[in-house]
Amino acid sequence: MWMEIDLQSEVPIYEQLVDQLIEGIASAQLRPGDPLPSVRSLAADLGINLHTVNKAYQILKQDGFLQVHRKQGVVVQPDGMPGVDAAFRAKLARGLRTLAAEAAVRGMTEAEFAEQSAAVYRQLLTKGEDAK
Amino acid sequence: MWMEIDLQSEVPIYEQLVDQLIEGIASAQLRPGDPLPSVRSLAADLGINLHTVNKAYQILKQDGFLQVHRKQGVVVQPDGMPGVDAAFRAKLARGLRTLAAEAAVRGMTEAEFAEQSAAVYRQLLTKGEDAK
DNA sequence: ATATCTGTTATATAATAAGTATAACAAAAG
DNA sequence: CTTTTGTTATACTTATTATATAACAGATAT
Repeated sequence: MWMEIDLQSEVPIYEQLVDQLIEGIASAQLRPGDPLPSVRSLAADLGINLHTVNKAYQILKQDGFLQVHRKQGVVVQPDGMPGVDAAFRAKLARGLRTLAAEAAVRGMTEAEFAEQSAAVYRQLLTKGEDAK
Repeated sequence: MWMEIDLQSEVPIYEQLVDQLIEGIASAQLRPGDPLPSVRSLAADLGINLHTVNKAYQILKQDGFLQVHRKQGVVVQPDGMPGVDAAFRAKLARGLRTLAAEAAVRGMTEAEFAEQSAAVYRQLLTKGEDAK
């Protein structure tokens, strides 16, 4: 598979998986209805434990990004992705505040910060331009 | 002091301290040269351990946001804040990518995401408008 | 039917991180 | 010379992360 895990990172493996899968959906490398590898095969593929993969799948299922069919395996949500709710607004504001604060202290202007945000968003989408 | 800690939060206490102190500097509630409470008094004030406060101070000292004078205590960096270096650019890009990906999946446009980033930045600075 | 593959659940264990509790040290200030 | 500072060291508890096995129930194909 196209995923990569950094075992030396300070960010937990299951969290790396969650992030990469969401980025995969955002960049259209993963489309609604696309099947995901089974917890066992992906775990074996990455050289990690079954439960670590399962934890990531559970979180994404809980948030509505994935669906689970018995035996069919895990599938990218085909019935519409979850929208921008209050919980996400709070999470987004919290994350942006931390980043914006340090950026401001380091001398980055509001315009620069906003442009950097836009640039990252843009680059994310164009990464999956040639998704099959 | 003006700091507040959420003991029920999933984010470590020392990390909450780091974030809030940086936000304090960004909003000019903390100005260069301003003295910070001693590790013991702040710990007692928040009802936490001395070492938890010290860990936060150490991180901020390491990054150049604080200075330490023996006996004078901890002081907000008076000799110019650290600038935008490669390490911060990477940290910023990483953090923004995670947030942008979920925002995109949830249907937020690039313009909306950028505007939200600007809004958070703006609100951060205006929070300390009446800093003494 | 009967293996096989799926997610799921249940334990148990090890490794690491976070937080606390004490104690002590050296430097600076009163 | 006592006090307060950051700093260092040690020990302990708790929670999180990750792994290791095992087993179960539903779905699929042989």
